[in-house]
Amino acid sequence: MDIDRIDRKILSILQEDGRIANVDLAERIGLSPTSVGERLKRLQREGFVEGYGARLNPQRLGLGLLVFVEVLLDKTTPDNFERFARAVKLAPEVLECHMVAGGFDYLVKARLSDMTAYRRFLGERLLSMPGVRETRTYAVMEEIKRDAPLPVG
Amino acid sequence: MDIDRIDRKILSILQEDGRIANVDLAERIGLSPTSVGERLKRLQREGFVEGYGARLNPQRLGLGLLVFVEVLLDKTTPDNFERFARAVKLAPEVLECHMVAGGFDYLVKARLSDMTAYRRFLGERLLSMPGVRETRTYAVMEEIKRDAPLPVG
DNA sequence: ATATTTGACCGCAGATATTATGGATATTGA
DNA sequence: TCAATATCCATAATATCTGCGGTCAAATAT
Repeated sequence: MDIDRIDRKILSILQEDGRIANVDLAERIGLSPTSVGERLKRLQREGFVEGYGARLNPQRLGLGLLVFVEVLLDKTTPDNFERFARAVKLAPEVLECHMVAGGFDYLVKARLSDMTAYRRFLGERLLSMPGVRETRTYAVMEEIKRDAPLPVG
Repeated sequence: MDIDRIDRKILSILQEDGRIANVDLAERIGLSPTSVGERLKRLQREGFVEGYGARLNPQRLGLGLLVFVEVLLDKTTPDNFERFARAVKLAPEVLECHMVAGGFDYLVKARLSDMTAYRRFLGERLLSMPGVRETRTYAVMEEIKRDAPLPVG
């Protein structure tokens, strides 16, 4: 149920290189491929590993603009939150959305091709959603750190 | 050099399941494994795919608290930005950090085990960094959308 | 018109990797 | 002590990847 030093090392390596062959992983760990395979299967079964994904280059795909948008909702009707959440999940430009405690209600992270696309996104997606009262956008000028691995060590 | 419908489908599938066997990927695409393998190799060579990674469950790893921190720097000395960037890259709790245009300088995303760890992080990491003048923290109460795939379609 | 080049695709076979099985060893708790 | 459980390993069968040769069609040159 719990997780030892070896498990953490497995997770750490897999986070960096999710496609490493089990043989090579075992080599780096210092155990046999069979053992490492069994450990990994357990880690997956117990929910530590949710899946695997390719890391794509956003620039290369024409998604050069990263923005964060703070969103404030009307609190008059309580189901606004529900509806906002549902709409956000359907918007492909939105990579993340979190409900936060503090000066606003939601923080949205979105990737777009350029400012034109952003204007369209803001107008046609965000502001057109019912209950949205105010937004503040912060455009990213430089990505200092991007999608770092979770600290499992 | 450019990228057609089939390439996009490959990227889309790999984003969701980065460990899919080439045979199965080819099956879903409707081409032979060899062709798909060649395409994928090209996509990697040309920088569309940067790598692969396991998706871990933060809760399961005891990282239940997600926070966003807005950071303002002293603009008196220009190398503060350099130093801040360097320090942030070394902090394992920081998953993302972006320099933004707008009301503050940096937006930091960090995962921690709990509020105690957050207090330590804020005090010993962020505020102790030279040039940091002000921070505003927003604790995430609910993750509506987390690490959605890039819209390649 | 015809030859040639180019690019995308495919099948096959040797090399490589995964996985299921059985068994050895060590640790734990009754 | 003795059984039960964990972890690990070697082996073998099963599946997968990959390099190579070859086909085909479209574009280009002669």
